[in-house]
Amino acid sequence: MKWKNSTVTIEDVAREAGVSLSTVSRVLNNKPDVSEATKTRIRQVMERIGYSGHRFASNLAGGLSRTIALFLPISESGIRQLILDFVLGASKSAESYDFLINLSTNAMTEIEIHNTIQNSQIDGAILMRTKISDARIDVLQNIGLPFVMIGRCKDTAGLWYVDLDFQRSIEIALEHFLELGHTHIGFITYGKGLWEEGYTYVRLTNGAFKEVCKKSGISGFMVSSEGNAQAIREATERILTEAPETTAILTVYGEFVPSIELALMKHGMRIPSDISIIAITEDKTAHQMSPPLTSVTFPSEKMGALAAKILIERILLKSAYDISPKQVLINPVLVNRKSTTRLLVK
Amino acid sequence: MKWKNSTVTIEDVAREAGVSLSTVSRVLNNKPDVSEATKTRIRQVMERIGYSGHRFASNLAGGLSRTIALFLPISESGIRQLILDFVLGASKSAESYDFLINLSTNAMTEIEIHNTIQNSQIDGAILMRTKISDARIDVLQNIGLPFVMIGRCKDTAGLWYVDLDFQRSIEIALEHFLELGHTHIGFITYGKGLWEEGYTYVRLTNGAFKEVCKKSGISGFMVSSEGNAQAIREATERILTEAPETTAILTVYGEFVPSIELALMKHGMRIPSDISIIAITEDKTAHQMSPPLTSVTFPSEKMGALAAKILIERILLKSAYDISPKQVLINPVLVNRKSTTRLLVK
DNA sequence: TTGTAGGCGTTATCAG
DNA sequence: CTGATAACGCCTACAA
Repeated sequence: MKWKNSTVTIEDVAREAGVSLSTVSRVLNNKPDVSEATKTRIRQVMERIGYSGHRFASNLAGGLSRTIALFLPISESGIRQLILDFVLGASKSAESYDFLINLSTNAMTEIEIHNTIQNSQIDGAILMRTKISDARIDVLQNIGLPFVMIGRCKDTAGLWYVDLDFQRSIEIALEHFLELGHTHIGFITYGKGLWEEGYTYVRLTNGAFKEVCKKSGISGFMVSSEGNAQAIREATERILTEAPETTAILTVYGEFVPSIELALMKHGMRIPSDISIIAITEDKTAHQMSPPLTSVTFPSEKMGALAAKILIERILLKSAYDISPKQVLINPVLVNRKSTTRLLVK
Repeated sequence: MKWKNSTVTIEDVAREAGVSLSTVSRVLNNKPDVSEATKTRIRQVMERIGYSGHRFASNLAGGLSRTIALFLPISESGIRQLILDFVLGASKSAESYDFLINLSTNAMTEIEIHNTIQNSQIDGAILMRTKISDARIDVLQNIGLPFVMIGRCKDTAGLWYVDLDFQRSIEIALEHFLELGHTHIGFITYGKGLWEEGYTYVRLTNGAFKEVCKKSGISGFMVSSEGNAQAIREATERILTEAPETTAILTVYGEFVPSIELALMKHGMRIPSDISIIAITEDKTAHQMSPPLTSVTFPSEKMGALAAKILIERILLKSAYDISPKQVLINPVLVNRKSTTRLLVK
């Protein structure tokens, strides 16, 4: 198949439809004051001659660039699986609005962010890996660029975000354990150490765990681990040796489980007969484990998609500055599968 | 800190430096015919008043958009870890050239690709998840957009790519096993079944495995698996039950190993005392396993970066059409760690 | 309801 | 070596 090399412009559309440029532009931007008749006629022409717009020109002339930035700081640690889920979700969603995604992975000093925005011509941004106190937020607010966070910072007043209700996640997981009779519970959380609370969810999960344990008389043992196989095994080992009465383990990522299980097997322990496990993870992942994991839902791809969706819809509603911030806290649900069981009285 | 809201344009630079727009534009684009003196003066002014360019305007006027597309078709299967490595590598590299990355994850019919390119204003593209016969390639060639593949299609004449030399990877892995005395070798490869050879690397690895086995008198047992924990365990089970003499396993991804190990432990087998393992994987991953994996290097992040690098350098060299295609085949290296050992004669 | 003119920030083509 | 000037494709007043 051979493609015409020349771009189809609104001028072509206008000529073909027998109207002026501005009229075409109006229907393009859904402005009022265009008769239904011409509107449909123009749309048909666009369809026929294959008009597909030029976002750069549009943006130059004062319109939208239909492009959002995805700020994704790289770091060695970080759960790759989860990150890709967010990215793919956001990308898919953006495409459905005919928006483009600009991936930005640099370290980003304030000035760099400013320049990026200035010369990237973006309409908004998604912040990934949001930290409790995140320098990017001030900058974005100063510039006045609409943005939504995946995750949360400390003071979210006036900010937009999509996040999982991590406190609730911990609560329902522990409630489930309690119902099954487990009172000695290990918790493998994320981080280089328990003091590493740069991420809000780490602080929230750790805090919630401690709190629920205290309130419910659970004997909890918490250990931090990075995302690699070796670290997870060591974390599990620590639970087994330092809190040998443990009968249930809660962990923040389904992907950790094979490594956890490995450490357990070394001690001759099976899931769930000897030890029960709950993971906070994507259903898909939980489902594909063996045994299938009892899990608290963490719909990461959907969350990425949602972040893009609310951002773009905000951008599209240009009368924007009195929009109240949309803060989406995903309500976690426990799905009972095969990795947990009632504690047998010995 | 407060930022000026107005954009700094080349006009500002020109006025400030006491020259015309065109002169500024010339130094911006490294054109000849500008005296060293004015060149440095202009550069200083740009630095001082914080000029950072407007890629959209530049592109409109006939310059580069300094943006490349990253075509990443989503599918349920596919090793997320690996994919993110490619993406991050490419992104990092692009940023070092002041290029932007546009993520494109839709399914992409020919027309969609064409439209995407037309209205995205990109200078080039990286193709991820390249298939043996990949519809995107024809389209891109027709349009005349420079692109480089990560992976390979069938007929690579005239095409640019970055790929691992998978045949060699298999060879050196099996050679290593042979040296250690292993002659009954299992191979866990990727795919829904052995007939699923849509990806070149699957065909290459599977083919190479068969060939080397035949030539070297290895008794090989090959089994395909998708990337999830459950599937990998089942694949391992099959090897253990259907080819119980197996003393060594070769697999294409380090991330598979915890699940493989789990299946082995169920049969009371340890790595490496009972069974040796080699994975084709990123050094980092191999290093973080327990025991650290003997691996064939698969520098995925570096490959993504390299793809972006050669693409962008090609774009920057505008006298481009007599450039001979750059085809990079990464030479795999075996790194001996702790997951392989000499076969003891019983 | 529709058309006209000016401009967005940059590059390319000409003249000087 | 340097400076005007006309595009690039689109949007937004303002005019009709």
